[in-house]
Amino acid sequence: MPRTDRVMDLLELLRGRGAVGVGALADELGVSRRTILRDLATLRARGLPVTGEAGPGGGVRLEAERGVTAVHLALDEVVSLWLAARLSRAASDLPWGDAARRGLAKLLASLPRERARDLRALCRRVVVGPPASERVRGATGRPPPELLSRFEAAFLGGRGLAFAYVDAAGRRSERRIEPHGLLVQPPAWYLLARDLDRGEPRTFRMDRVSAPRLLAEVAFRPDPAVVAANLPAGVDWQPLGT
Amino acid sequence: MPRTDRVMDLLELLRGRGAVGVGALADELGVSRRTILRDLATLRARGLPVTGEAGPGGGVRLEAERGVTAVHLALDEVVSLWLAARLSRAASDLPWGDAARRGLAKLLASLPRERARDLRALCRRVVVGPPASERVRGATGRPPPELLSRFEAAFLGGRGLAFAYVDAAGRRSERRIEPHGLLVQPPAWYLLARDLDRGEPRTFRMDRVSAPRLLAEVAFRPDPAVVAANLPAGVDWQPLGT
DNA sequence: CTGGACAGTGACGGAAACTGTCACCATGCC
DNA sequence: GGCATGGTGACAGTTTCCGTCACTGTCCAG
Repeated sequence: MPRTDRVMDLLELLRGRGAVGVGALADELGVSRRTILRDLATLRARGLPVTGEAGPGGGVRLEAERGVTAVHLALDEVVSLWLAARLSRAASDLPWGDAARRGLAKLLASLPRERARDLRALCRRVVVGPPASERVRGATGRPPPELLSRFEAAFLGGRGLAFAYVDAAGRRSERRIEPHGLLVQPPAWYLLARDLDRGEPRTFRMDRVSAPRLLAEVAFRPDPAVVAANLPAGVDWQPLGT
Repeated sequence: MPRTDRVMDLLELLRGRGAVGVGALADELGVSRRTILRDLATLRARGLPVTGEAGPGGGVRLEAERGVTAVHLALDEVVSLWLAARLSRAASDLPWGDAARRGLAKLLASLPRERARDLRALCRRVVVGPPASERVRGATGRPPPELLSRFEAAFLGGRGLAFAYVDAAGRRSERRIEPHGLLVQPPAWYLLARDLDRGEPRTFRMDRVSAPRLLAEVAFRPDPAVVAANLPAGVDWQPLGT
């Protein structure tokens, strides 16, 4: 992970957490103790009130911050949490995951109304399948974040999306699509779409997509039927959203 | 200037300023236009709503941060979400649950400082076991909410707890305990405690507890050793909190 | 409908920053 | 004293980063 990302993650970890050991942070971020200390120095240099205490029970902490900073949740974070809650519910057949769902509901309720509405609209078009039985080759488990945010913008704005795609055989092609939904089948994410050039439903594995861009000139209305048409029959697919 | 600092500066510049030209940002930060574009890509990849408009009068801007500001989460909600994130991470061996974990970290970051501290202190005394192999008879999967909040108050305030208990054989008794921790073994939750009358560690299934009340006159210091003493040996128990 | 202003992308080689390791000091608690 | 923890300095190998350049796409004005 690039240093910049790590330092920003570190800041988020420190926010709202009390004293944490440098070693724990190092493990959590997958980097050496020394590096964490350097990162902390960077934050201090920016004027953030990071203090440390030596001795057993010590640790570093972020003192009270001036001002209120809003936390921005990305689409994949919401989807993953939601999914996690459901997984854990399924895992132990009883109403175990209910508390997790309640927590999420509160989370959604705390968002500004528009953002919550958007997220709900998105989640209604997210379909969750059973984890892939075979290991999906090369799937990383997280779709490229900027592709997700493009998808978000395209879906919510009702605009087309264009991107470069490399299929399973390694052939590169340029695609123009209407994005109608997402399929999450751990560890891979798929785009459920209508191919504008071929005029038929298509599924694209998100980690094979690159250079996505909005097609301002293409307008469409998201259609659940396209999502359904992209799903193979006979499998227990479930919609994520309510 | 190191990239990390520049990116954080850039974010601060974008906050509280409307549309700015990439060229202007480049001058301001003493770096090339291309580099600014890369930095913007980094911010987008973190899920920040950075948008750009082409044409004269265009520029990039940070959309109003539509984020979480404050949520009140109950202990079981946090525990469940945390657990869910971990489960889903374990379920599909690779970084799948990372997004969930990040989301959760942000969520915790949005909590008021004291509440977050308390929740962390509590989570450090929550132990997660493997799901019960046999169906636990009558366990509902969620402990009585008012018992949880009493537990919270008692643990954080270092006070004793009294309640009525019905054991597996159906015998009713009145108990006075020091609450030292929780054991979560889906679908059941257990109280890990020291029994004040018997003077030894005891485990109580939470759905068999009723009429809990604080014992203002009993003060104690939460002790990890009592938690450990309540766990059967040879099982893979894991602490929830870090 | 043309030119210009501006966002955004891809590629590449030299330069700079970053990282892990190791040794060591300081501090607080038992 | 012994131990756990935060904090610093130095160094070499490696990774990342950066400016440059060429190009595409979009929007607006004239």
